[in-house]
Amino acid sequence: MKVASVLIPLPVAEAFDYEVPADLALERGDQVSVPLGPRLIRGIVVEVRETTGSNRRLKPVAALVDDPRLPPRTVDFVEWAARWTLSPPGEMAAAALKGLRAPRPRPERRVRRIGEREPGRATPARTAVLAALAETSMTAADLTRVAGVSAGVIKGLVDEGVLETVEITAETAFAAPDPDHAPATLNPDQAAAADAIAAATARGGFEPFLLDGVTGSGKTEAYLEAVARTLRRDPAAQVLILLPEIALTQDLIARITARFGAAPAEWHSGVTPPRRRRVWEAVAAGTCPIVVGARSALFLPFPNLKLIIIDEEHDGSFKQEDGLVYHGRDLAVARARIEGATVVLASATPSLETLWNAHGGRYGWLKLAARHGAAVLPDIALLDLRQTPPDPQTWLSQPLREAIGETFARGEQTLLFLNRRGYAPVVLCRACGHRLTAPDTDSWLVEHRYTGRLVCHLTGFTMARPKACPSCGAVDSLVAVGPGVERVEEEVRALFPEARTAVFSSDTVPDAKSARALIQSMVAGEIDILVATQAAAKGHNFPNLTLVGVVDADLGLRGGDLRAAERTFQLLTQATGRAGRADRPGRALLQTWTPDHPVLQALAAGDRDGFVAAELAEREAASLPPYGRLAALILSGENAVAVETTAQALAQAIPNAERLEVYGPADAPLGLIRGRRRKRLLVRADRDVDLQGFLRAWLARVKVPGSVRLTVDVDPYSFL
DNA sequence: AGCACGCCGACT
DNA sequence: GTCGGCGTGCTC
Repeated sequence: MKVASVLIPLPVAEAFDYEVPADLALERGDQVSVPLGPRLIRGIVVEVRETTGSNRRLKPVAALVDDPRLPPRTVDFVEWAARWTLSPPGEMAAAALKGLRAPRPRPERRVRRIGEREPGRATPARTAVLAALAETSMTAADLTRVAGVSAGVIKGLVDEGVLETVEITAETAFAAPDPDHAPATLNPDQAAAADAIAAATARGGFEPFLLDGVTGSGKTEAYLEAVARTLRRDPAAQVLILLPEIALTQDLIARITARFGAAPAEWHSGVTPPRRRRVWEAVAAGTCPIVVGARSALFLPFPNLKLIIIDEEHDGSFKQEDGLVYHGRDLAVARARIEGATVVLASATPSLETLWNAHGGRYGWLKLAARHGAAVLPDIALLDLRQTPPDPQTWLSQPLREAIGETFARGEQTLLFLNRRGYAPVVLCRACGHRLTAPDTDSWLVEHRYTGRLVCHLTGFTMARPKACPSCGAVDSLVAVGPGVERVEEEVRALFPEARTAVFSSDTVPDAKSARALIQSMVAGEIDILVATQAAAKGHNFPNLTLVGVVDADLGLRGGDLRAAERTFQLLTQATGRAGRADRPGRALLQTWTPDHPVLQALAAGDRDGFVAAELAEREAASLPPYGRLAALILSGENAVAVETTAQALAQAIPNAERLEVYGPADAPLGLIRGRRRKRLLVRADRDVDLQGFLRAWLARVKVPGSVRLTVDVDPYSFL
């Protein structure tokens, strides 16, 4: 008798075994329907073997599902990713089946002409029908609309034998990209990068690259040329381009369509289920050469993946933290290794890990210099707020105000950068000192003046601004503390009443369409001073922008987060990179209370290498990533006692291990969210320690009650 | 994830 | 005396 191990889309630790009926030939990757308790669910076969002992009675596989088999390497990847992230393998497998939610599209009944046959009598209605069907076929319903005739006319022609009805399944193939459709002219750096990448895809085998070039150096053209060469050599090759955010996909799809004369497939959470099914099936069939997608596209069933490109590889959005916890960039590199594919990590501000890999020779390093005529980096100067503090209740120092005034007087644009949404980040009571928070949550309520409400950015809770303090009842005692973008804009309007101002944040610009509209009006010169969060820091070039003011350059450096300095450096580099162009160099002014901070010194000197060397030295001294590895365990639950007890039980059960330490348990930085108490433990290990093995052994010793949720975050990015 | 089993309050 | 609340546990 044969037994199949099947991954079930449930949070269970292992595959379930089923008997294989004698008439069913199963293989790894097959999709099957299996009984689970009283119901049937879909699973993926990972192993078929001849049974040895007969220890327990197995239920039989119910049926082979009529959907394509997952390619073996896709299954390898799913299993590897589950082991790496300590996730239930079946849930990882479910991520690979996300495209199959919608039912298979039903074949359409269409009418078309039979040869050149003419109707016996040619009425105007009949002529219109035949004209509409000259080149194509369509459904009877469409035809009545297009030809403007009644259904009876069509039926008459079918009965007469002039038209016929056929069943057609919607086309699953995507238009083939033409590598020679509209090639870009590359500079020598770009050509060298494209050569190196295309040579790697031609050789085959796993090969990683860092594509390192400032904004405007033409990274996209370079990697699209590598895609073109790869497809020209091997038309069956498949390419995956990952982006950190859905908002960036439309622009890239437009560029790919222009370059290749055919639109790529698009994959992210915003794509409708029927469309997803179509993409999934085309990818599995190998008829879809280019996919542009968000991190979930990593789980598509590519049979012939030759090249993965991770654009904006430093972007924190690649880290998924709800449900499955994984880093899209790291898993993409792993998928490339499993597929034997080339992988390109592209960024103007690469992550420290990636730079470390490039420095160490583990990644090929492709450097692009700024193109002739492209923006030159602006002069960056630090404004020491200890010397020129802003007036009370204002946030722009005198030198920054003057710079804005001069820029405005010249008819040029200013971007004021502050990575804080809303009007004020904290509302407190002057009478009792109480800080307003969302109910059962430790996160402060943020005042939003545009909407007149207080908002919790963590839970989404909103309320009208109360008249009286909810804690002590004092009336009219609540004050807004600190600046958000709305408040800075208010200050700017008071200073420059004749200037046209706007705010760019996820509140004023909730979707891609309104973002494009605001960017358009900025480019068209309809805005003089734009106050923006990080939503505007990347990806856009404003030719008439010559001044970038960073309102609080210290913001990201507080809080002792491992990656605070790195993120601040990246964000400020991107933000200051918005200013200037060749004939009109811009400048960037960074307001800071700590001008001696190494990050700000490196920024002011334009010295990325210096910053990276200093930051890597600090990480090495502390054996932190990339020199060591981290994992976080987060316990949460409504029952605070149960959470505490479980945390203690975990602490008691730590296995002995060398070159590895466990910190905690401690209250998580946000110890209470929506009434759930949160505790965390942090593991640090040397690089060559089997961190996952340690975690597995540890967790096997502790029973976590159902009321407590345990999240394991291997290689954590956020420390909340 | 479903779905059952299992002990303590308001109803015919 | 029963119907039912959702806490706990299992599903090959």
